[in-house]
Amino acid sequence: MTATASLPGIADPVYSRVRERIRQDIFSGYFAPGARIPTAALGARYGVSQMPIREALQQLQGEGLVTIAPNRGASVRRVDARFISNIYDIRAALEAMMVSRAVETIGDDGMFALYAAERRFEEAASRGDTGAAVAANLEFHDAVFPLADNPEAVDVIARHAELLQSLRRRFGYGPHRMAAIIAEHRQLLRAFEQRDAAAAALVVKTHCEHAKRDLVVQAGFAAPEAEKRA
Amino acid sequence: MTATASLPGIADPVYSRVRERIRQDIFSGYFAPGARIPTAALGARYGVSQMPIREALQQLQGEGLVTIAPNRGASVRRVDARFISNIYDIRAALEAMMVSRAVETIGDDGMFALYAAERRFEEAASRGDTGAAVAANLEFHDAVFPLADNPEAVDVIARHAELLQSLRRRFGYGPHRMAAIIAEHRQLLRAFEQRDAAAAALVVKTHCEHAKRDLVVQAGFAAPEAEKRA
DNA sequence: AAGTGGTCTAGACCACCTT
DNA sequence: AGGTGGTCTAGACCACTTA
Repeated sequence: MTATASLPGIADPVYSRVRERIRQDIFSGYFAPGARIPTAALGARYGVSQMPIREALQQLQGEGLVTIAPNRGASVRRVDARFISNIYDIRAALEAMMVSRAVETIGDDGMFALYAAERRFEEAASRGDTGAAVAANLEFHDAVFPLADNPEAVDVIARHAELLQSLRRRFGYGPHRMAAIIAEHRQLLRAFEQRDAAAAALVVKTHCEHAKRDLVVQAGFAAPEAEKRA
Repeated sequence: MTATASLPGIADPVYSRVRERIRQDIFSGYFAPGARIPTAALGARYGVSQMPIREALQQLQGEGLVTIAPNRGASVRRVDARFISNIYDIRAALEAMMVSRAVETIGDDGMFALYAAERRFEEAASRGDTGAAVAANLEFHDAVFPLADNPEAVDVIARHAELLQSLRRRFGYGPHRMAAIIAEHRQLLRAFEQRDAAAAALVVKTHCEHAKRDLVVQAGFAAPEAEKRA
């Protein structure tokens, strides 16, 4: 028996570690959206050959994080208001579907996890700790989605949400968004308590719609004129 | 200017052509679901080195067609009843979302394309030509989805639908399915005529639900006991 | 007309499975 | 222990873009 731990990630193939490294470099802003990702430079930066880097990039293309053009290589996926809108529309549709299922299958332990995540989110929000709030928000969602028993849908959301999360980390939430999120989460909790699948689905859809608008504004793709348009 | 045609696919890189070749070999049944895909054998079969094959496989993994395990290589994605169900649930959610949009944006030309595709589908169905029916069915969907102006959602559906299409080609439709599809399509056309987004969304959801059940039965994952269960 | 950078090949390395 | 097959490296090739 070897001494290598069973922990994943430390003994993974090079292309796998490189993939995570590139992902990190994209999220940290080292590679900005739209920027080329030259394999030779990455080979020097990471200390490996070009082929595992190419493989990592192919995988990241599958996740939608980068785009690859024949004979022109990889670039970080460009994000604009339309892309953000489309991704949030996908999330709204899938999360509504999953929440409807989760309402019917959730048990006491699931409800407990939901309450705990929500409490952590509200604490982070009251401290103004955006990083902790984003984390707790993810935790909240991660407590709901597995209950729908549709890992493929969870995967689709996770892949597309990555770019949005990096934007969220960079730009944060709008001034009134935190309070709105708390209110919307509590609405969702109430729908769960009452086992009201339709209400939960509706809450999630409006939740995503509001999150979309807030992120578009925060990322600077649109003026906040919609706040008081009447 | 070169003499190379602007047609894509003929002058693409090797990994791109290999990717389509593998896709073909999966759909044709040369690689059955769950089967290993050895790179060395493919190198001999396609006459290329192993690396472009690896890249093609990484891309196909991104599409969900194959799975890659570290140090164990690629295998064709295994499909079971639960996977089929999950994919159809994703399709139902996304297609309902997109159809709701399409109802609001469709014009006369779009309606014309819809009628034409439906007519071709019904002709193929009356001839009992399953292959032409599958093609016309795709055509019908392709006439609707672009109207939603959400290429990311179209992409998600297309990627996941590929495996289902191959199953459909292999196993065909159930005895009463053709007539039901025609009825459901006509319901959808009526919803489009009346610009009723909610009705269209509902039709699409039940359409996907029925298609799911039929495919699960046709693929041999479940007995057709649900036909008369009351 | 070089130069840049993506793409491909051949072979060596190494992890895992079989005898 | 040996074999099978996935993984990685170094270098050559070639498409596209600079001047």
